[in-house]
Amino acid sequence: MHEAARREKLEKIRALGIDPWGTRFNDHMPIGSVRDREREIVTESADAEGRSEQHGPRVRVAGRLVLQRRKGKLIFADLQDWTGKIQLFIGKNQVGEENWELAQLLDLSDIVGADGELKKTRTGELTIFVEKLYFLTKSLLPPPEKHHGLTDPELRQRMRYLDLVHTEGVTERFLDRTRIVRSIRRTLDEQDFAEIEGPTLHSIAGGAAARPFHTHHNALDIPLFMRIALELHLKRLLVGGFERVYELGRVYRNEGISPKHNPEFTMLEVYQAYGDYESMMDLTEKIIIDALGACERPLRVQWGEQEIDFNPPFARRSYDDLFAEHTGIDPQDAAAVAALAESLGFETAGKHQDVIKNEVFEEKVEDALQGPIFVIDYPSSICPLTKRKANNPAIAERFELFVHGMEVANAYTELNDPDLQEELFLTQLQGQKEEDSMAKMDHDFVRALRHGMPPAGGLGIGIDRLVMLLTGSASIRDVILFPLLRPEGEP
RNA sequence: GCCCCCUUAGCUCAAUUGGCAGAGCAACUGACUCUUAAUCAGUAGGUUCUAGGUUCGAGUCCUAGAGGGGGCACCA
Repeated sequence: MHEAARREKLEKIRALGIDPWGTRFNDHMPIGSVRDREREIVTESADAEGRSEQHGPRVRVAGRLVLQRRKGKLIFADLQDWTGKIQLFIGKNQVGEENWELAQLLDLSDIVGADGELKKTRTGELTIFVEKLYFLTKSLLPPPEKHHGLTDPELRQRMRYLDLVHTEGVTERFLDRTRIVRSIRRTLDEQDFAEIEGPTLHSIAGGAAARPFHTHHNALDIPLFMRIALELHLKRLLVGGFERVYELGRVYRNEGISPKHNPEFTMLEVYQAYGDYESMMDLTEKIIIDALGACERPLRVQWGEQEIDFNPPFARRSYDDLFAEHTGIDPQDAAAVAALAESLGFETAGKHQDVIKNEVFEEKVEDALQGPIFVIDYPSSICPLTKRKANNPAIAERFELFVHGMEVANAYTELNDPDLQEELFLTQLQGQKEEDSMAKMDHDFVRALRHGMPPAGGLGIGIDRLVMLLTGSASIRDVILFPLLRPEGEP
């Protein structure tokens, strides 16, 4: 029935000869910029009656009506665009009959444009004193409650459009995401990395340990997988002579949903020929620091109760040192590690000792890493795509960046020995199903390595998690505009 | 997939031990030319998530289901 009243007004707007769905509207200024022009308002000296006269710049704005205070022959309305809000003053005697008639048909959430003079009211509120109103779009449904807004998390995610309009800070948070992504591209582009677009439909879903989404191509009648990582195609490009290359794009993993996981998310992967994991650590720091700068945030970020200090260089600690420190057990003592794993309730039978060790690491160490901290030098048997240390093949040249217990980046010196790579693809990690292993045989990838891939460093960053950290968001759903939800039932 | 919690008007929320389903905002009618969540007077607004069950009587208790949140599991 709310809609019926709005539809009646829509017809009355038509009757005035105005299209209720609006037209092109030129030359309006962002409301944020209009607010910056406050200082152009000049107050003339007081007249004989002791009243002073204001003159301000003439401005044109457009946006959504989010609040209305009608007071007889006066209307105060708050107009909002994506840069902010400003008050409109519409006075019957000031705007004339036609504008006033139109103003009687305005509902909350309608989209309008206005020309007027920027001045201040008696109470000092920066206000556009409207001279001409433009009706741009009717809203047929009522907005959420004006004070509380939308608070139901389900409604906020399902109707993100309303969340953006009515929840404080949401638009700004997503604009920060845009700024972060733009900054990452700029940082890489400035260092002559080439952005490419790899395939998202893979016949072998490799490059990570994750369950893929299955799909099918009709004309070829073949099964396909949505990609779970960007890695293997980017490394093919290293073979092809792309010396600095990256992709920033969506990957899909058929796994559970949590405050840190969405089934589709955005990954950055960067590969640099003739680099190694040390060069990737420097690059990771620069990407993060530049991104914070792009959002005009300090290097110390508030995250919940805690503060994260992104001042470089980030701490760098070896996997084994951290393991010993947080468990009190010698990481080389396989029996003691296995005993600890058993006591934590992990199945150890038939598993490689490094797999067992890593389960303990994930349980006892990762959550405790407030960071930012680079964990370096992983056991090589859990790193099938990583180059081993020259003087110690049991250790892989890999790091993961942890912040607030969350893995944000993962990088390594890339394995480019085709024979070792093929062997690692063939010898599945003990105790792991093929589906769960990173080592999925990809003959074409091995063939590419045989043609010669230069030594290289490679880096992956989970963009959604990075945005969470940089914007102080507790859930990944706060930084993904349209997170996966079950379909809405028939109303 | 498992466990716990939530679902009442468009929105935000009440409803005692099982006893007439309510308020604020939004809407509608009216008053008001400097308001600030404007104010004041009045009107209207309900499949209490769905389907069963217990009961003289269910928003409330029981069973099943749906959607959401949190946790666990899964998970570079």
